[in-house]
Amino acid sequence: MTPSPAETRPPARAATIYEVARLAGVSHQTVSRYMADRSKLKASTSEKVERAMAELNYSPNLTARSLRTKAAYRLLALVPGSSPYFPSRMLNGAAATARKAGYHLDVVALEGAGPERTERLRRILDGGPFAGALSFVPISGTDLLQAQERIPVVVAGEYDDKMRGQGRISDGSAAQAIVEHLAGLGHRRIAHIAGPQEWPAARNRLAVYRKAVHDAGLEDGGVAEAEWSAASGYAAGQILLAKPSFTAIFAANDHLAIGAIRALHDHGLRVPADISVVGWDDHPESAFLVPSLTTVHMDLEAQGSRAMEQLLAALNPGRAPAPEPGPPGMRLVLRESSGPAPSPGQAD
Amino acid sequence: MTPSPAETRPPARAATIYEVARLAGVSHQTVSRYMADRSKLKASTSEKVERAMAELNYSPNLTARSLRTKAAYRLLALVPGSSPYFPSRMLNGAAATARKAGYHLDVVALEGAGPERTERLRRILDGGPFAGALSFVPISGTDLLQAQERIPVVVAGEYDDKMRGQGRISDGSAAQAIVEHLAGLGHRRIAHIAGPQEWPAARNRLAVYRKAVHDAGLEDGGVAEAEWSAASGYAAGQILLAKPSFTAIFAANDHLAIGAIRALHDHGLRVPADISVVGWDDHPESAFLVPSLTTVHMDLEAQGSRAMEQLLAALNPGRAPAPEPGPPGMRLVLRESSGPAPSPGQAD
DNA sequence: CACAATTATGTGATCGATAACATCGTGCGT
DNA sequence: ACGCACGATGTTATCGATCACATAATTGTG
Repeated sequence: MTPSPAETRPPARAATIYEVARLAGVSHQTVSRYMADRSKLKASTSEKVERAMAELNYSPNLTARSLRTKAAYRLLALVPGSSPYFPSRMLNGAAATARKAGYHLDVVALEGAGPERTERLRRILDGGPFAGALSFVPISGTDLLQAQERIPVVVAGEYDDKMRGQGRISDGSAAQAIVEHLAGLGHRRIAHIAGPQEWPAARNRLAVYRKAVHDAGLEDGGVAEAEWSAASGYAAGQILLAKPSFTAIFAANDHLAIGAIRALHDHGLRVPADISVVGWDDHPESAFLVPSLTTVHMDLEAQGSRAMEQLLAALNPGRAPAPEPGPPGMRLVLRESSGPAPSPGQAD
Repeated sequence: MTPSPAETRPPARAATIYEVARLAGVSHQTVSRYMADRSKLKASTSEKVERAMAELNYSPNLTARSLRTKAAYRLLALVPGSSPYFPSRMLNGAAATARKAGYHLDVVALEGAGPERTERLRRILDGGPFAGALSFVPISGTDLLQAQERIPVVVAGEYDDKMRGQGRISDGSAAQAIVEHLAGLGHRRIAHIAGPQEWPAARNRLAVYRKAVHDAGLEDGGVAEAEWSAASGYAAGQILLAKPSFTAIFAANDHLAIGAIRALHDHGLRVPADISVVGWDDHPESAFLVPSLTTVHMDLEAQGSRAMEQLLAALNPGRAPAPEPGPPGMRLVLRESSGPAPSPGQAD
């Protein structure tokens, strides 16, 4: 992909509110009022303004408005800089909700670690003004406090400190469904490849897995922690296979599951005949792998939208969050990679 | 991922240049000069200003600056709204280059088609001011012209109109390497699953594939066009398999290749024993599939950075583009999915 | 020492849109 | 007929940082 030289024609100078006012034969304040609430204008005045704006292809200078009103029209979404891909649909959901509330959503990657990360975050915020920020990446406590001195920040996926009465621990509940599904297939030991524990999603999946295993009276299948990648899933699979006492693996996301399947393959193990594998995320291509992957489907757009609703609620304490859109937006999708536990003779 | 309620402490009011000036005991213009070029200040004055700024944790209000200078400090990157993943690494490359040039890069998804897409683009641009835009998605001619009436726009991946002397048709050349690799393995008919042809990347890969097949004197293996997804690759694989006259498939990206491998599997065909498959993009998980995928590795960060250099060159006609960072950033990575063509008896 | 040039700093205006305050016209009630 | 209230519109000030012009201080030269 070699980009083309742009046509370097100088852009047209944007029309100002004074030019619209002159053309319409009204004051600039009337034009401003038209934009704010046209019902407050006489119909004839309103038409004159509308025509002048159309003729000049006028759009308001939002920085000027922002400066005067001290209200920012942009929201910030922070995404991981280090992972190769981030699900667009989650961002699309967040962006659509932001747009409905009248905001523009700007997506910026937050990279680095330690002081470098702190500085990077500061510089991102300097590029404001932002009305608020929605972070899809973990933010350390001190970074979060510093950011919140400037603007409201919501870290998607974090729970409030009380952890109680949260009927909506939706993120973990599907891990229970996984454990129950595998137990129903006869699996007594289920290993877990967990994501990096600074991520709430990884922590919550691990916590619910542990509880579900305990509640179902299953034996310890082992846990290995990994980064969010197939390579890391492969390495974790190798670690787990050093003690192959499990007949199923629950991987914290689909990429981890891909890596685990590869590790099993390299050990001459068949999926799911010898060991079942379950992922999370239901990437579009997961249905087409060989074997196709049993996984947790998330309505990513709804998740993104819900996260944005929380930020909007924080921006406007009087604003009622939009009603929950229905079911939790997660379901276990059964495919080829999970099947009955092998009989004891076959496991050896 | 249920987001947490934000701590709703009201953000501190940002310090203004007048407050810094008063604290430092100088005029506001001296503070401005300090920021513009501190060498023009006496050392003692410079120190006073620096101390006051640090004490007040001052950062300039960029919208006020932008309004006065009429120079935008933000660049826009347009990414696809419809594809499942957000191309983080390419954007990281672009963002780092933008940052070095003193710009903030805001990433926005461009969705929709036809008039809806045009309107969406207009609204995105209304959220400016942007100094320029770098698009990683196709933009129709009229949309592009309209955007360029406002700001310089570079569409990554498009070639200039002359298409000549472009020694750097780097995007297509790897398709030649693929065809040569497969021909070297004895494949006489190589099918191609092409991406959507409004994308320059898809067009270019198809064009170079055709030329390379012709130059190598190979027979027609068939072409099927698809969207950028595994599902679409699966469907295209089915179409190609209605006339199974090929022994290899070159898929325009890795997701297409995954779908194709699945289609072959469902037809009882083995990869690569019966049919070889080659992808493009080298997603990190591609090395861990079963079979691991032969694919084209692209240095996505370098590609993004190069695209941004082109936009910066368009913004500043006197600016020399940064030197090319070395090799083209693409190479064919051989893995398990490609192998020798089956002997004629085995192909049936 | 005086004058001119240069360096350093200060005062006021400006950018585009909205907030704040002012003015005009009309309709209604007494 | 007159006064008051309300709707509609206009004039002026403001937001924060830089531009433009003005003033003060210092340095160099004859």
